[in-house]
Amino acid sequence: MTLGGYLRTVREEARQGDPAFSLRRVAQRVGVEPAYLSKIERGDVPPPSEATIRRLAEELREDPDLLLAMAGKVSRDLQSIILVRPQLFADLLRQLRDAPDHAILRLVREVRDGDW
Amino acid sequence: MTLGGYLRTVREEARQGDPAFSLRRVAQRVGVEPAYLSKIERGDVPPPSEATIRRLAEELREDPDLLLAMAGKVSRDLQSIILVRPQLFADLLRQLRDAPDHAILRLVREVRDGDW
DNA sequence: AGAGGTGTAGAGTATGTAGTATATAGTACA
DNA sequence: TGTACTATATACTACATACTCTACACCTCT
Repeated sequence: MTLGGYLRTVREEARQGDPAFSLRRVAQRVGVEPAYLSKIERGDVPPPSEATIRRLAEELREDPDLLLAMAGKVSRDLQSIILVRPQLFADLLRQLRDAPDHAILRLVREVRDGDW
Repeated sequence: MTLGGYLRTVREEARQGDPAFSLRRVAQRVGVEPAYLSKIERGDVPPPSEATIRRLAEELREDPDLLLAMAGKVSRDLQSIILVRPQLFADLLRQLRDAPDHAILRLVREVRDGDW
């Protein structure tokens, strides 16, 4: 799924119950020109900036990390985490590249209940 | 440490034993203009592209992930890994932000000897 | 002294990013 | 029928990124 197509379906869906989710009104709340949002939704332009994607996510109650991923971007805050210990996290991520979802999920839990 | 300063000290050091590590000759092997490398080393310009940093790392036998981090960049291949499962990795990284080094290292080992 | 090496200053350029502005065209409805 | 909304096409702009090109000044060896 592309970011644009996804945004359009989500917005159109929200619009069924609330006319405040027209392209123009969402664009206004998000702080961009309607013409620009139109192009984003149709994939007529490359994905917008991280900041704009975040505002769209908030407006449409979607997960920012997911929308950013559709745009091919990794959240800047995640990057900061990596940048503090680049080699350590590089190793970890490369190890986990082919791991199954449940293995990663297990790690998340393990760390949450961490006993280091 | 800034990327530029680090590159300069590493290169100057290498040069003690080998005149092939003059700024001009390294620049030529790396494929950039000497003037540009000079500016990089003195921090006169923002850090170069990921590709150029990688070639510098190879030329100077340094860890690309470390040099990229000094440049404030996360390797594109690590980003791709995250982008496949953005929410899962977002959770994991945020959990690990304040974890001590040895905890992460333990995870790396644990996953390497993985028994999922 | 001049030939070949060193690094650096200053200006210029090509491409990409992230949008705005304006005009146009369709639809609903009172 | 007009006005009020809807979306979209086209053109343009500002700024950042990632460099190159040319010229210069210094050192040092023969």
